[in-house]
Amino acid sequence: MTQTGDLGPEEWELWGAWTHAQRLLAQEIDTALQRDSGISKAEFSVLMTLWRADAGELRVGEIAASLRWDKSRVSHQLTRMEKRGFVTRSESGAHGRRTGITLTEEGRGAVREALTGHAGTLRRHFFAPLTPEQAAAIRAWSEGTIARLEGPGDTSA
Amino acid sequence: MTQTGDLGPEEWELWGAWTHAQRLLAQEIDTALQRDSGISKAEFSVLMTLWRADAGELRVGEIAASLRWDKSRVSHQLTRMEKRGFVTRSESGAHGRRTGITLTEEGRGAVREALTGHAGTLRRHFFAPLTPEQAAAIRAWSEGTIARLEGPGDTSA
DNA sequence: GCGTACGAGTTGACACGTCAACTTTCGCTG
DNA sequence: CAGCGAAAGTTGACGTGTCAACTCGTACGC
Repeated sequence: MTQTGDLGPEEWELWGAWTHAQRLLAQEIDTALQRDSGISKAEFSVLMTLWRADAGELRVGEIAASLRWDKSRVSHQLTRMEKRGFVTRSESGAHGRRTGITLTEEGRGAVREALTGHAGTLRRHFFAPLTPEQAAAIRAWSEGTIARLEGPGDTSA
Repeated sequence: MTQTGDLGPEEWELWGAWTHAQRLLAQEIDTALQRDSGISKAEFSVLMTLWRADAGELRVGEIAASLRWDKSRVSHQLTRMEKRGFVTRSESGAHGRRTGITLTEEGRGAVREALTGHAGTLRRHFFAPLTPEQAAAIRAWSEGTIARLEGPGDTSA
């Protein structure tokens, strides 16, 4: 393994700028969502997932797979959102186990409320300033990164 | 404000891929750092900052400015790192207030230990797979994003 | 000198995310 | 059918990050 080690100053700078930009953007988007719709990015993601899959209910594992989140992360998030009244864990399995996640009315309202505004925020802060070449580069980089880091563990994709 | 709202499926997909890729990369890097050197990204950042500024000690505000972190975040991080024995808050101010953050021997050791490995990880997972065009695009995007989101609030840069 | 306002730093509460340990359920095999 | 092992889900502990409230010291005006 010929790991070259040491990075040049330019590289450290690029790395720093990149991570800084990511953080700023993520924060801007989260703040806007919180301000406009009173929910967080994480909540939005879960709400959207349940919203799209209008089979009415999903299981934890399905949400996790769809968002590519950890099972445990989903469970914790659902606990918080259940407390907020956005979702319910209903009986759906055979016996007594509570599987089956459903949106409450409040949850449905929250997604509807948030969708347009959030899409607008993304457009304004992410898509609009993106030149076509940048978009292409980012797409290529994202796909490559995903393939590289996730491919080995998940050959299905 | 003509906020266009709704994004097309391609856009949602790009957004999803991008955030997913980011998360995977960040996690990979953090895991590697943890495994190889026993410290986290956050710890590494603070250690590096103190390491570079070998005036021997920095103040919370200086670390915050250098990393572009929140003051409070730095303080919490320092509390954790003080507990781990990496830094000390020494008396440096005039009277009794503890300002002045210093690396302990252990802290110095940890940076030295981590530096090469971390640089190697970044090269392997970030720089190596990056084509020149992608690097250029990412640099441009990062700088633009920072200017757009931070510029208005901080005209100094 | 006295008070007051400001800046620096800390702290507590809380949301988020990861890991490891645990429980429960279900499928499979004998 | 009994048992066993994998899959699904939950939970607790902890590190991380943000926000708001607080403490303290210092500088300034009187």
